[in-house]
Amino acid sequence: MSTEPAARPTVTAAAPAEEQRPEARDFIRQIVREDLASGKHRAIRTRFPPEPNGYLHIGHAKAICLDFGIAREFGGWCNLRLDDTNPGKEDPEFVEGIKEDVRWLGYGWHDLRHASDYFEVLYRAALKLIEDGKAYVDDLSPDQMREYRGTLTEPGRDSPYRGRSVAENLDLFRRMRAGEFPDGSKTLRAKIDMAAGNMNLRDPALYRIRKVPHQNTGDAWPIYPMYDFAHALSDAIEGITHSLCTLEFEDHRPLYDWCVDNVDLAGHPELWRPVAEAAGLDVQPSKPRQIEFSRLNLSYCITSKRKLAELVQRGLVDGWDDPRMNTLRGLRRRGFTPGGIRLLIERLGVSKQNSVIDYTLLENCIREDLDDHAPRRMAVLDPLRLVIANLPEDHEESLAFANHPKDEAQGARQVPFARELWIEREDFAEVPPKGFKRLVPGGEVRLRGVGIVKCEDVVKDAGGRVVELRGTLDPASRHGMPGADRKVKGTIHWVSARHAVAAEVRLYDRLFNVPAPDDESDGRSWIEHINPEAKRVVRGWVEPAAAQAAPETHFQFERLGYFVSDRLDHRPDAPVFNRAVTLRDTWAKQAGAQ
RNA sequence: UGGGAGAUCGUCUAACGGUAGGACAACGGACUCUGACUCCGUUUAUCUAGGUUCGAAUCCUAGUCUCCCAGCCA
Repeated sequence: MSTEPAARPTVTAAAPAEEQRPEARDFIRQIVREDLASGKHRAIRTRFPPEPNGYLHIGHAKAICLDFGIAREFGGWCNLRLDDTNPGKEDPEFVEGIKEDVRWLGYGWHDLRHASDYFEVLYRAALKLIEDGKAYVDDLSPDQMREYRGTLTEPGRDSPYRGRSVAENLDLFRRMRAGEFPDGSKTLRAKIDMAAGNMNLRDPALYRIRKVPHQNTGDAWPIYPMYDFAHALSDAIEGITHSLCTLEFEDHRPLYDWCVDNVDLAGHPELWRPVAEAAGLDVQPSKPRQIEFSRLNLSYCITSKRKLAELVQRGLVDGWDDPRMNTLRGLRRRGFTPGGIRLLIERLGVSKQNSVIDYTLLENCIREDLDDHAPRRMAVLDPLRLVIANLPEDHEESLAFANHPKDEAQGARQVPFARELWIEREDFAEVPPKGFKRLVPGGEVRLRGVGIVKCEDVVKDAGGRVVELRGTLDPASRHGMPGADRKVKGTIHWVSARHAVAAEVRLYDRLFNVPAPDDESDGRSWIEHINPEAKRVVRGWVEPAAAQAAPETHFQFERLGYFVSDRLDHRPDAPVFNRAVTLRDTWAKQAGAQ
């Protein structure tokens, strides 16, 4: 596939064995395809460059799937690079989390790098820019610098320090590196154009003084490179061919190119060769092309690291991996699957249009993936006792159930059945609404995998609440009997009261009750839109085969939804299940519309 | 007249001067020992106004609307 020429699909003849899934043809893949076809690149190289200052969220999934996915599709590779240029804000805890999340999503990196691996190269590159008269040391304070920068509509003014000699700049920058100056007292700036319409070109800072220990380099550096400088050069150092990023970096591209072109690593091996040799890194500098795409926005979600962190810090959720969080680890714990998330990204496509994806699209992708792969089990979340009166008190049998209705390869399991069952309270109605297909007084319904039961009696407590149903099972309708084919309107699920295992079931819903929690135009803060019902914990009953599952096992609880045994709290003797998503429920929709 | 980007079914997304297509959603139906899944069918779109052209979503002109940029954050 990787050598496929960029030829248009000119073949109009009946193509034999039509590809199952049409090849993705978004604008980025078109560029990649053309670059490969034209020989501009022999192989493509990408990178995923998160800053380790938080955990990855659903928005990052798009970047990950694109960076790693495209590299994989075209037979290239993708590096995972931690963009650790701002010590103090970053934390090794997040580095481990990011690695874990990327792997979980199904991707592996060619090399694991840190921007800090290149600090020495970056420093030499800065020296070169100074020597070339393209960078200078500035003494302006942050406030002054802002003042000199001008505004969106007015040009900026040159800093009074802009004209320093190369020798003076060199001396000053070396002393910055030596730690002679206090934090914030000086910066190294690119000398570009203070009147540029693009604010990024008004002599952007390249280095700042920050005497803060760094998680990788300790206190080796009192100065740290800025994003634009570090990122562009890191890409070039790693030989990246296509540097994919989101839209807001579009107007950084001229600066990105400026850094790559003016440093010219390929033409100046002295900048990196000694460093590469000392570190044992194979470096072949490239001229990377930055391509921007629109980020993934999901309704009912926030994808701001700051806000996600705030939820955790204020205890509004139970941690970064709370199933209500749209962090990747939150979604994972919730029971969402990598395949479902990848499917979502595939469905979205790639473009440069700002967009907001319906949260239901994510849910449907999860359902689609889980429907194929999750074994079925039975569980009752809101139990109502059903006694089968025509069965002996001690009746007990074990029934074989297929684990998946369409996939025999998933095998079968035994489900215990006895005289007293739990059924779902909402599967019985004394006065059924129109169209109700479940149990009613005197009515019949099929007990999944058992046979047809008729409701003979409704037992109530003093308050008039239904506490028990008594019914009879039609022996001729038992599973496997000739009468089993008899049609009844509905089928309901059940568990044997005696055999079922009590389970903590955590029912999750959307964390926010408005589609755009970030939108504060109505004067209400995003915090006020938190859905207090997003987590409900109930005690339910699950069949033994569900209880016995290992942590993080996905199931469909029939007629209820997709659940996962909690990866941290679940134990076979004290099962804990999280609801990832309900089943699509046309009845609830219909009943709700009435 | 600051710079940059973007406007196509409800939502995403295709088209590269030549039949506005797909996915998801919605709606209707079939099937069903999960009101699930699956299957079939239906509805809905080129920001506006001019122009070029045999032919315009696509090219030109003028507007309109939306998003991003004034960190020593990334």
